[in-house]
Amino acid sequence: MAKKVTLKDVAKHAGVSYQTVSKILRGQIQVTPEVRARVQRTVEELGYRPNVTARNLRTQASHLIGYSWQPSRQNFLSPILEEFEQSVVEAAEKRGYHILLFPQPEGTDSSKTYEELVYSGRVDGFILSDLGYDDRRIPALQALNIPLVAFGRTHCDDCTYSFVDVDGRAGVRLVVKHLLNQGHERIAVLAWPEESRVGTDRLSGYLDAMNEAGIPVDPAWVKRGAGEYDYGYAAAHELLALPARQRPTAIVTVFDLIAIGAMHAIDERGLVVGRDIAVTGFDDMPVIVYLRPGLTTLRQPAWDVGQRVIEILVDQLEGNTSEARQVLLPPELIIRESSQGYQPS
Amino acid sequence: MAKKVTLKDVAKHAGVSYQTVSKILRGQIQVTPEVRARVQRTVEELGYRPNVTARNLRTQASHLIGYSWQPSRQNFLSPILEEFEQSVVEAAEKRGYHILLFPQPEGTDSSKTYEELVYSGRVDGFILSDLGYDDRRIPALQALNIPLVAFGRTHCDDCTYSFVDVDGRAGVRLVVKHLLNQGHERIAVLAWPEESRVGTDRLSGYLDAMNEAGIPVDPAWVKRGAGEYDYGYAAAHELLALPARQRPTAIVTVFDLIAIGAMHAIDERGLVVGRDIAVTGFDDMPVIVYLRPGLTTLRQPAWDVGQRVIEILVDQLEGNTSEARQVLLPPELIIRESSQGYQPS
DNA sequence: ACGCGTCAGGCGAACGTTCGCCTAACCTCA
DNA sequence: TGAGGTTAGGCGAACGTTCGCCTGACGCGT
Repeated sequence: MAKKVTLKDVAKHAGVSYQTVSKILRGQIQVTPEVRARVQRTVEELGYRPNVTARNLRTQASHLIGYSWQPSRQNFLSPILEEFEQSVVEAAEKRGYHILLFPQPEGTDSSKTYEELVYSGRVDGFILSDLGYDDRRIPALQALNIPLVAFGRTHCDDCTYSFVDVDGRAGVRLVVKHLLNQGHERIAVLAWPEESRVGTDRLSGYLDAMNEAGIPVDPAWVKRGAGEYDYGYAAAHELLALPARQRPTAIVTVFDLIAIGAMHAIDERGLVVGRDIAVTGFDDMPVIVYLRPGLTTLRQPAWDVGQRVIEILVDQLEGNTSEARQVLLPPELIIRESSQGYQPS
Repeated sequence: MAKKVTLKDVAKHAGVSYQTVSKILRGQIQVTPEVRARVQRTVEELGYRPNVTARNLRTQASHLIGYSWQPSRQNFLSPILEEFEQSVVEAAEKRGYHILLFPQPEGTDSSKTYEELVYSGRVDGFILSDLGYDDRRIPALQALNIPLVAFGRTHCDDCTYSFVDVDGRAGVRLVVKHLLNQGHERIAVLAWPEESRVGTDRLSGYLDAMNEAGIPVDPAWVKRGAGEYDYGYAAAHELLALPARQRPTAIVTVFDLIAIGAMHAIDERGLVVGRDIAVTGFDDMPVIVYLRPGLTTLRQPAWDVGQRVIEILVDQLEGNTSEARQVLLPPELIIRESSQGYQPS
């Protein structure tokens, strides 16, 4: 906090003009080795650090990226966002950017605030996560011509903005094939309502796999409902109440918490998860490691997503490219006990 | 992103000098109502937004606060940090600040980076969390005279820096009293090694409560070890292997994950958590809601901590006060099934 | 009618950079 | 030897604010 050392101080000590110091430090100019060495030494001695605010003012860029996410609806439990956040920060730092937190509480329409943050020069661009089915932030920001990259996508056939998303369809297809390999045939799925882009996407992976295997899907096996734990719990009870021949031997869910609800329901019926009925989740929430039995699930490549998001956004900011880029990353199948040891009875 | 509107633009349209516009907008000057109205109208029409970079340069402050935390050692599972983070962001926003993410990966000694961030004018001050037993960041930052407030504290008898912490001792004391009320007498505790300030603090709450109740503590009941789930699992097995008269009927732990490990161990021995042996945790990690049986634990007032941290830091930054302030907040006892229904046999 | 206080608003400077243009010296080659 | 190119480094300006001082006009009391 001692008084700051500026370019002028360095210049005075080194006997050159301060603009020259600036250029030397950024390698924008050729000077004699002696001068360069003298300047560099002076910089070290005085402990000079460029003032980023002044630089930003001059270059009209803040080198700051706003990260907007929805504070998790209930009790602060966001599956994979923490890993994503860290990845983003790390990647941004490598490219000379920092991340500014900018939560977007559920109801509020703060496109006003976005505009303000960009116009006022606070941030250069935005990262959005937790996209809604038809997120209004996207068109709002696009209209203002504000650079953005999303983690996830809205419901759009050909989106005109950049995003990185996880291929839920491919993921669920993978896990269903895994269940088929274990000998399951009556496989149910617990998905989200049709308004949920994510849920619909994942559900179609289930349908793909069943189709490919040539197994007709009993409509009773396909459930759609809103919620997480409670929904899974209730829906599983319904499935288990089906007549024996119709009752599924495996339940695929589109989210780990739904799976946990289902597991508890199965448990209550005196059945053993894994042996009697397989259950699978989605997300590989950190905590499910501590579940018994372990839950087979699909791990989101949150780290990779973060890296790609920054790559795309920074490229865009620095003008290397401007057209929208879309990336789909495959999740990884993690097999645990909940989908193993099936004994057909 | 259209070309930015500046003070000068507004001034030109309103027919006053740009400095006057600045002063009017900040209420630093008295003008005739007409002029004020004219200026305000022009601001709206043109959509003027003050450029924060320029303001920051002039005022020598960034209005940015760096938030430094340790990326969670394993698989991205940080109990309460998300709530804290949100609270901090919200509180900061209210006071005109934003939060810059600045993770501090485990091994790295980045006090160099801290210095740089402050010297370069990137941030005005720091929030630190995840303090180590004898965190070197504290003295380093203090030596540089960089404003900081910590969430948690290091091992210091009278710390000279500001912090907000949760009173683990009072919390554990509370939960032990609760167990005593349930009729338990042989109560064990799973704590962390002596190097852990947090662990030691919480352990002393246990000792307090036992002392107050006049119950002699069998040394076999007090375990200290490093780790989380695995440690709890192993330590619980050891406790359960004690001779019947000595074997505890309740296990207090200093962390939810330790408790989960212990619950699994109890389960494996064919005992029922709650009825046969009580177990308690600490933190109220969001996910334990989905545990069966529910885990009695102590909820950290992470939200309040965040609010206080910002309050203290901003006061400090704005010079209202400079001496170190220390705040200790009590955790809240959350009673669930794991500590109820005890049947003395 | 004159001096003085008050008030509205102007003006220059500064914050610490970066950028582009300029210049003087030196080098090169015919 | 002199024209033209190259090179090291200087210099003024600008980015968009905020701050402190200044000024001119008006009102008021004597």
